[in-house]
Amino acid sequence: MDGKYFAKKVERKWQQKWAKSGAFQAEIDGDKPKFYQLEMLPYPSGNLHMGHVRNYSAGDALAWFKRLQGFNVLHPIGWDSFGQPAEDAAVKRGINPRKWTEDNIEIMRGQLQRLGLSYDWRRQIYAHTPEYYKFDQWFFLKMYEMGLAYKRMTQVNWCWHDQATLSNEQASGGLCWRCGNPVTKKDLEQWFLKTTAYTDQLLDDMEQIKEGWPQNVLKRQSDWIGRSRGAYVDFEVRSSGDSLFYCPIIDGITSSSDHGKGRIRVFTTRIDTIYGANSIVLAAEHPVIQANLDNFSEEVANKIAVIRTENAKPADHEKYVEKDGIDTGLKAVNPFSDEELPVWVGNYVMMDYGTGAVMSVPAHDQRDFEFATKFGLPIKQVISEPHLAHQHHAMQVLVLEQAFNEPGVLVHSDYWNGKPNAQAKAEMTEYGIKQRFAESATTYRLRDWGISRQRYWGSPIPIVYCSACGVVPEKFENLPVMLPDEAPITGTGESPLAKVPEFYETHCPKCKGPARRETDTMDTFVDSSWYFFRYLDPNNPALPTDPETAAYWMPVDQYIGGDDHAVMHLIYARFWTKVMRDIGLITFDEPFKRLMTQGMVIGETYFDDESGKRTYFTHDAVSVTRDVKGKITTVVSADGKPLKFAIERRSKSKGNGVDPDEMVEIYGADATRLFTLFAAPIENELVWNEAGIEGAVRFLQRVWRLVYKWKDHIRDAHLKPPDQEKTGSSARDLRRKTHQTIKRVSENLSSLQFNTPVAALMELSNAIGDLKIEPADAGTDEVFAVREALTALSLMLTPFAPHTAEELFAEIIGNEDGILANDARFPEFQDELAKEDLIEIAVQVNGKLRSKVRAVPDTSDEKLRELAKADEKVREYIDGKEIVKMIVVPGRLVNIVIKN
RNA sequence: GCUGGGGUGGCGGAAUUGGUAGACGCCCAGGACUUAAAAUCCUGUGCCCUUAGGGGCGUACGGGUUCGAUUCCCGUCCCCAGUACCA
Repeated sequence: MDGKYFAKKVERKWQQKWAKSGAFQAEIDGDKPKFYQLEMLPYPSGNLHMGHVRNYSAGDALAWFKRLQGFNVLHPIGWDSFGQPAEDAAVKRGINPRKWTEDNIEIMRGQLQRLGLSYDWRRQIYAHTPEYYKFDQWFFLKMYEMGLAYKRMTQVNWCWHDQATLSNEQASGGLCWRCGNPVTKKDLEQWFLKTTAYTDQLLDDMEQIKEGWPQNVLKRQSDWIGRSRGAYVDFEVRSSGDSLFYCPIIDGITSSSDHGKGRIRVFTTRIDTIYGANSIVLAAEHPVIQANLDNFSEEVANKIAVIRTENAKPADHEKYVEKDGIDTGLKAVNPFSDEELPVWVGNYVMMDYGTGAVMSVPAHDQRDFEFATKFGLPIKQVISEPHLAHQHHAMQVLVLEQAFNEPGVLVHSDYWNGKPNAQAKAEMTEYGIKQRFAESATTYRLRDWGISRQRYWGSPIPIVYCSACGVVPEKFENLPVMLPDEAPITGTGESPLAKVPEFYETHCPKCKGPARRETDTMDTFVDSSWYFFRYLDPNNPALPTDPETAAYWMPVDQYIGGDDHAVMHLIYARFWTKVMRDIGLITFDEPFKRLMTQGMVIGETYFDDESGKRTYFTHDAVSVTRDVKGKITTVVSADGKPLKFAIERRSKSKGNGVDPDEMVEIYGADATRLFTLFAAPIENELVWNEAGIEGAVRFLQRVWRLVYKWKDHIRDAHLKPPDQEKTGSSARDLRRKTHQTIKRVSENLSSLQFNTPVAALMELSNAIGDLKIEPADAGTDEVFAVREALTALSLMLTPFAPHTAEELFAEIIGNEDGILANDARFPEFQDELAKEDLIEIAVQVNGKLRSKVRAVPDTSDEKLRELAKADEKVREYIDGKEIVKMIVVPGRLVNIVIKN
């Protein structure tokens, strides 16, 4: 290569060299510590976007860093290649989903390769291949055996017009995304995986990973799982008057009777407030309500019908729903007070949480308060601030303006009066259990995972329905249940596989009689729940992964991905790992030791006002004005036209993405990667600004020129470090900067910071550039210092700009085998060399900076005091004043406190 | 509403977790080189006052603790994210 930096040339050269030597292929090596670096695998949508580039650049930086530190690094990549967009393409453009998917993979693999990411390409996995989905099915059968996979009726979003089930996203706002008609609910038989069997483990095992995971992800997961401890309390129910009512068995615990008596079970976390209950409120879907519809008055029945209809509409998150309900006429008895309470139906009680029945305590629950206020129901306070308790008992009316949720003592609660409510909670639960009308209970928000999809492009669920034997799991030896090459995909109605007789017509694995296959496929989140195990052993025909191999590589040391997967994918993957442990494949609980979530890459998109055409302009092409807060107020195009503008998220679904290929073409892969890491902390959102990337290019060019300037003079690897370096010599100064930089870069990378080490490298290169010596005139000390600095710089640059780093390193040492083949290591700093010879000590007077003095490190406090007091500028402030005290912070500052 | 995270120059962002605020980069301005441009290099760049030396003010806002606060405490305002009648 010559003295001018041609990114493309360098990048192509090293990509070829790496591929040829298999530089990043990893195998088990007991002599080295292992490091498993993982990034979330891409969905093959067709094009890489900048979010991918950011994610993979960060992962690659860590992979290189660890490699250079002597770790045996596994860094794989694969394809999450099942999913709906492939079917959409089939519907819209008549392309076969497999062809569409595989073409996309080809394109995106090329893009990844041009970025020069250091993957072990041999380990690629493809979710849509039988070799992979065979083990989706294998796991399903295992879970079926373990009782973790089951089938039941459930409600799904349903569009009558399109005859299609819709995901929650597709039904947002209560309207079908395709035809705009209102969405209803429909009952459908679906397969579920019992994630709820692991609720406590999913919560409690967070303890094991809390050091390495972002706080907010852990929090979101625990909110999502939503453990809530309380009690079930059974209320005896009667019909008023003569009419009978029916009380069916609920969850096997409520007694049934057609003689006007039964029990309704409520769930409460506040049993201590039970004396304040004014009613029992049931969900409209509650079995007791549904069983008695004929017994209610027309008015009640109508209201229930209205509430049910309203509930069936998907919720609009923004809208506050007015409380509504009606008294059913049924009565329930408070087991503590024997008070008879009305039974209402309320629109704010959800059937799918708790028992679908609540005891309404308006004084201590805001929702109950609103309900009671609206319908004029009594509000009785039973928890009081301790100092007001006597007033409550003196029957003074203390009017509440809202529910009282603070801790306090019980009032108007018979025997329990005066007890602190936390204590009462425990004792009252205990009492209820003894009296057999209560039970300790823990409820969860987390539901079982519905995995059935009425889609073609997914793993077939390996189940057979036989008229003689019923539901029969496919045999392990018959796996995989192959997805047929073609199916009529319409995007509507039931599964396309239900229209392929060659697929569904089969024989019962048990009795060999004619039978029908399950025609639903699995949710694609199944594929991504265990793919990181498959990388370890991608060709194993018998098992998803080999237990010994997994024991070596797992758990993943560092996982990186978008925080949009904080809940779904990361809970499923944790669940799957626990199931694998219970199957006996592995022995640990958690798959990902450390997790880092990177922020979105967003772009600023400006609309051409006249044509209305959505066009992306860079900052160079438009002029942008911002208000004080930094928000864009106006955007004017280069020819002076005001434009409509909007800031949009860069994503695959919108046509405004910055094209990584274009960036690589113009600036090179190294500059693109370096800049995505330098521009902002990895966890922040990044607004893509093209002007900034020029800085990254300039930096790489500067380093390049420095190496070419010096390389012929610093080739001698046997130079000895100067033993006694003169303080203040340029060689000493440069060595200090080099070692300080090594320290900073290593520390920053270890704590997953990418922007600050790049800044440190820029400083080091500036320091080398600032040397006033020409190479020909340099003494041996200087030559040594420059050689050390440039070698360290090129090695430390490897994680951010590997191609350039390889080339420069090769130039410095005079051999082209590459950094890894030369067994080069990330430089290590020497404390002694990083130390300053003279440090600047700030001198403050009454906390205000007045001067600075220089001193050698470890100067005694006494000496520093004297230096500070002797300083001319300081004396202007302290002469003639009484010094009250002096504070010395070693190595930092002296503060002189004077009396004014 | 609740929960979590934030608010630092024109912009992205640094700051050893109480110790010299603004590293590094972008933008911008001036200069050198050049016939010219590009590239490169140099200088300046928080705000205000000052001819200069220098001074004052500054980390959303108002208080507090401290010799000293971007950092800790109290209150207010604003932004972002998650979530939603969770009993």
